[in-house]
Amino acid sequence: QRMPPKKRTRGTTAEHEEPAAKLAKKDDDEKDSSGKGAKGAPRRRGKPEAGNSGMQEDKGAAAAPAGKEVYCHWLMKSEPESRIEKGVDVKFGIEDLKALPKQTGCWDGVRNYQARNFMKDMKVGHEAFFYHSNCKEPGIAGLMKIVKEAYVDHTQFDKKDAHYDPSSKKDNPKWYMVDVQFDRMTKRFIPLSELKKYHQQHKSNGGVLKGLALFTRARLSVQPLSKEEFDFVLSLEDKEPI
DNA sequence: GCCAACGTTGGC
DNA sequence: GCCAACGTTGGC
Repeated sequence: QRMPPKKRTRGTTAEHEEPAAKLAKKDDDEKDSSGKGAKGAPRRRGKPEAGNSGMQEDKGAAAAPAGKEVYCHWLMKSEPESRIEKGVDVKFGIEDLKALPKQTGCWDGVRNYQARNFMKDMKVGHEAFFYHSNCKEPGIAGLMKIVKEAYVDHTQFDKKDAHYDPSSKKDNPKWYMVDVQFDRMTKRFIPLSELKKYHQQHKSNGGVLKGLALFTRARLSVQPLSKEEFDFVLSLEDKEPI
């Protein structure tokens, strides 16, 4: 089941705000409600999902409205080891995704506005790293693809769910999820410790990973990578571990 | 299991 | 709107 719970917020909200990708900025967003609001939990989980397959596409969207950057690469965290939260085991590792029908699941349980907004920016076909967190060996285990764009996370209305959010109303849902499909394992597990070494190094020499969100926004469970960051990280699978 | 970092809550 | 207290994330 799921993961982090947390919840509570205040009331209402406005809604969907936009997706946004902000990035460099930080903040997040949401305008939701009144001011405060968000909760915080991130993470995810997955499960089969029913529908799907969607394909929506974006249309021209792309045009970058000046100002906001558009990302096509992501890193999503999930816990591969059992941990009971509100009576439910939140374990969901890459092997669990792989075991689902069509190797596809919904990334529910995200209860952080910024992470949610990043999910709303995701388009079908985008690639994401499956990151194992809060476990013996944290790091990137594999790759997955976005196969369905953001839609209402039903677990926010489920009292039995670890991420139930009593403040969210059916007619104005706060939380969204995407469907992801297992793509492949990385050729080798890329440990956080190794990424950290590159990050340190790059902070000194201006390398690609100097601003990697994994280190600059450590608690964000859904985070964007630039194409350069994504390619660099992926290239590590063909190199010797440092 | 500890605990630093940081996001959220809620009084004022 | 500020900010102290509190709760969560997630590495170690």
